[in-house]
Amino acid sequence: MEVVEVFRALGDPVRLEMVRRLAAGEPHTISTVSSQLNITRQGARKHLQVLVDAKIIALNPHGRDTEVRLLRDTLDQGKAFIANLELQWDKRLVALRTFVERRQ
Amino acid sequence: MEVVEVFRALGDPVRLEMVRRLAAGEPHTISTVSSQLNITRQGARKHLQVLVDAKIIALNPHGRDTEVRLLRDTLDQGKAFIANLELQWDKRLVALRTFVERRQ
DNA sequence: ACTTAATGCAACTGAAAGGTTGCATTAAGT
DNA sequence: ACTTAATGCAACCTTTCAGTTGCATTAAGT
Repeated sequence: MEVVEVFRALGDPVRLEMVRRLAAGEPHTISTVSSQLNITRQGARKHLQVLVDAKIIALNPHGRDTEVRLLRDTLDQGKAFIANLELQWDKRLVALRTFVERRQ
Repeated sequence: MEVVEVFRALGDPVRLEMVRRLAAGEPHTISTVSSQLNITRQGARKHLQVLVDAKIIALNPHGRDTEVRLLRDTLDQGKAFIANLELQWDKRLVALRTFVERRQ
């Protein structure tokens, strides 16, 4: 799973709203997700596919309609990626501070 | 600061690599950032502007060259946003579990 | 069986994005 | 003063993207 794809998928207002609503709860199908946003079902479907490709959601067909399920792990890896960036950043600051203190 | 803009800015391989390198350390100017990636300076400059607009970095001119500085807080808010999504998701799962258990 | 609701797939359009080249400007170093 | 390095700004091109319309398919309910 490419973390850049995850961020890319979240970096659209419509898709981010989709994810928000999915996280908020209540079971969703492609139709219910689509009808809540102000776009056509086919338009929403494209957005959902982007989220599927990024592995942020999964689609499970059940007879006539297909369930939209949020994949928590992928979101978590996005979070972890940022946390790791911050960690490196912090380490660098500490190193810099040490360097400055040594020179005093 | 719009979190969707933050994700959008991070959702490009070139920009994500820029952020990675900035987090890794060493002071950077627009030139040094550009020369590390396989694009022209002007191309890189556009990417940097996207990061500036998302408030992920700030540019500080110092005489002839301009320093590229990472803004930790913005990254942190991206992380916090995901954390909040997960929190809601978890709460929903707990509620569902309680519901199921009550019916047994 | 028939109708209706949920979905898939494809083609098209306009706008935005990534990247380039070219030129002007300004600051440093000798 | 002159040269060089770092930058800004604008025009341009190509590709991607968001969104639409249209049509076909399949499953549920009556």
